[in-house]
Amino acid sequence: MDRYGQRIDQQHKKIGASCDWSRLKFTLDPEPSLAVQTTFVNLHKKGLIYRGERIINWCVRCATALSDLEVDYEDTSGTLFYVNYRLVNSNDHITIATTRPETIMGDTGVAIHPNDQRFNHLVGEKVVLPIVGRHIPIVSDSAIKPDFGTGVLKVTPGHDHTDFEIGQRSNLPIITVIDNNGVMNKNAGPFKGQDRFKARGAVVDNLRNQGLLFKEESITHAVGHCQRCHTIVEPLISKQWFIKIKPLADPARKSILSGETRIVPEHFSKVYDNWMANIRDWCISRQLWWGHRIPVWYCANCNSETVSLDTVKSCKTCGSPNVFQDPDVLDTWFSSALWPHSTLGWPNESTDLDYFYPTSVMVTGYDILFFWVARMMMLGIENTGTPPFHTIYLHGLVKDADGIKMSKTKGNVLDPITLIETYGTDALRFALTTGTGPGNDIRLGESKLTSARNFANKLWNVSRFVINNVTSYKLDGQIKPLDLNHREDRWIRSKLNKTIERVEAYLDRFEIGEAQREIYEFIWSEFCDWYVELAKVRIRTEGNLFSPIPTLIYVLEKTLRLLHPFMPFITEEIWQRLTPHMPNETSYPESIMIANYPSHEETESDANAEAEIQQLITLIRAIRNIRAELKIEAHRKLDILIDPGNFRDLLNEEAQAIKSLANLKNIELREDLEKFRKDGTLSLVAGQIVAVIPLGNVIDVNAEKNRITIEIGKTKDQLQRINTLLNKSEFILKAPEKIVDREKERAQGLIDRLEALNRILSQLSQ
RNA sequence: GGGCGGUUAGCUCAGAGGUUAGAGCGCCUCGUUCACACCGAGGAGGUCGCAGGUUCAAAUCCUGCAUCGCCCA
Repeated sequence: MDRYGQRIDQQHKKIGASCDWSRLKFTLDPEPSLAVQTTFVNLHKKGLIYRGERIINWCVRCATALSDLEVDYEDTSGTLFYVNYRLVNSNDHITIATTRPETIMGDTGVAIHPNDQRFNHLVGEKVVLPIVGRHIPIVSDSAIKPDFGTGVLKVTPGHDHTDFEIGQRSNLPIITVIDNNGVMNKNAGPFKGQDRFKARGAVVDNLRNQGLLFKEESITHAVGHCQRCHTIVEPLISKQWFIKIKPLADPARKSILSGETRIVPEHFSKVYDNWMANIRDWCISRQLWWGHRIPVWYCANCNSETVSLDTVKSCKTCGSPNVFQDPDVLDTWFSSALWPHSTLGWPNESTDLDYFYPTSVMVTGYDILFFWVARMMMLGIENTGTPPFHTIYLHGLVKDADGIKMSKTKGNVLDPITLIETYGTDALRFALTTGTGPGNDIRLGESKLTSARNFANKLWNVSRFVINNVTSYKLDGQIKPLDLNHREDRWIRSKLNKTIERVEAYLDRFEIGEAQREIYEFIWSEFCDWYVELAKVRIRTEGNLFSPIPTLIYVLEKTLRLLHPFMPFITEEIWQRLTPHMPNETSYPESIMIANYPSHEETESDANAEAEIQQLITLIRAIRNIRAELKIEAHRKLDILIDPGNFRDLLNEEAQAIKSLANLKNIELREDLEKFRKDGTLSLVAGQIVAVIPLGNVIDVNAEKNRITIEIGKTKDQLQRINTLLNKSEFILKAPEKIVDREKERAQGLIDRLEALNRILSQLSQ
């Protein structure tokens, strides 16, 4: 056990779980053990733990009781046998249907639904039980489904949960015919000593020979299997310890209903409530060799029992030293249920308990909701008066690339350690949180892992670029991060600020995948693709007054902190190399783990810079697009004539950037573009900027007129769609002002564009 | 039988009343420019499962149906 425990700890460490390892606890350590014993004794004192003969799920292979949750129901094909039971007081008979004829010898009644017109006149009569000849009563019970089989159920309280309950209601005796090993016992008469499944065939043969077998029918029904060994579970009467669950479940249920504790995603609240409302008493004793011993001692002399926190040396009733402890152990979920408070020192008073309890967010897979979360809620409230956490975050299960649940038998298990060795921890973590919302399963496959690894590689390389530039320009310690006069710098800081704002919002809602995607997009599509490319131009320009380097490191440093929870190792590694170069007046903690998480600040936002750079990007893209469309060779640099309109400063100051990123030789700003529209030139409208590109004989006037006409058509279509909307009085009247304004703005943009395109067309036609 | 989800691009999934519905992978064209080919530039690809309804406006809300999956009995 220790070995498995350590292996799990190692996996946690390897995947970067940020835990306080000094508080590592094991369930059998003295403190959690004391909590277990104390809880048992307290609940017993309150009458909420009792020992009783009840029907339980028994695994004949593991030789232990199982809780309802440890039984997996699987649809299995079987046979429904129809058997005639003779009535005692007439020559007539009644036909029952059963999938388990081997339990006939344990029948103590026959039941029908009280409203079933066909049979309810027979209630109170008796039938003769085949094989053993016992006379058993016909009772009525509303648990019977009239449309299943014949509508008549044989009642075997000793080997079926429903039958047990029917038996309790009608006071039927209990007869056990199968023993703990799954073998028929002496009550099974002629079948004694046979295995339960062999006996089934033998019983059927016997009935057939007597002419009592009316018919057989194939059926698919749910059969319970032992979760750990897959053996078919045998419901058996057994003396076990139980928790009377209702008094614990009610407050735990209320806590979710009232919103005191919140489940994310919300729809699991209904699942939880449904389960809590229908919960049955919890069988907590197990006949296993490992676990917390039940703190109860029996006296061999007077048979009395002593429940005690301390080891009992003599019987409290008769004083006899001849006492022995209950040999059973407790269900492991019993001690797990106490985890949030037992690990903090409960039942003793402790500063840890005061400080950390109740805890905040419970993070686990939705398959653990009943096993663990529900039980932590019940026993947390019972022992401390307070639910153990305010939020339960349920994530999905990791499936393989085909969406199949991983299992050893299917051989589709991906070992995290192997994946870490192949792709790296950060890539694995990133892949696991890519593209998934709370509670949704995640498919883990090669493509996701590869793309995560590529992202890590991208980040590593861009960081290398930034750090190399800082060192080669000998800027260490001299950088003043507030020296931000360049619009590119203001732009990227504004974009980063927006990213942070969105990440904050997503994380508040536990939308981890979405938060991650925002950061990914910022780093790759904004920082790398545009800011760094623009920065390169400035770095290479001699005597540039405004170096981008302070902003490069400022933005990278902040972005690393933003990304750190998702990719802890690579961000730490880069951060350690970056921070020594930061401005002297700033100071950072020794690890990014304990550095502040970024939060958005209104002062970082710059709408003007955003609009200007957006226009710049639109222009560069339009030029690149034309180049690709016309298949202009990569090395051929073009010239461009631009009508600057309101963007003269932008175009002047960014001329070098435009040339570099759009692969241009010369940019000329002039307002008389119409003079240049002729054979061999191409016009474009990019945002609010109009330009002309001379291309020589690649293109003629007709082709160009054609191209512009198509553009006009597209623009008109879009404009028309918006105009229909704006012309509807109901829209203007009922839609929010913000939406109406936005549509008007869009329409104006399209009108401007249309006007520009029309002017170009008419000039081409002159 | 009861309950809860899913159905959106070739694949895996985001989007949960308001621009022309997005991303990753895959696909097509081009690229050996000094962070990165684990890369860069450009592009193709969707009547948002079906049918009704509510609304100025629906992938998004409501009802029904189909279909796949999960949980509980």
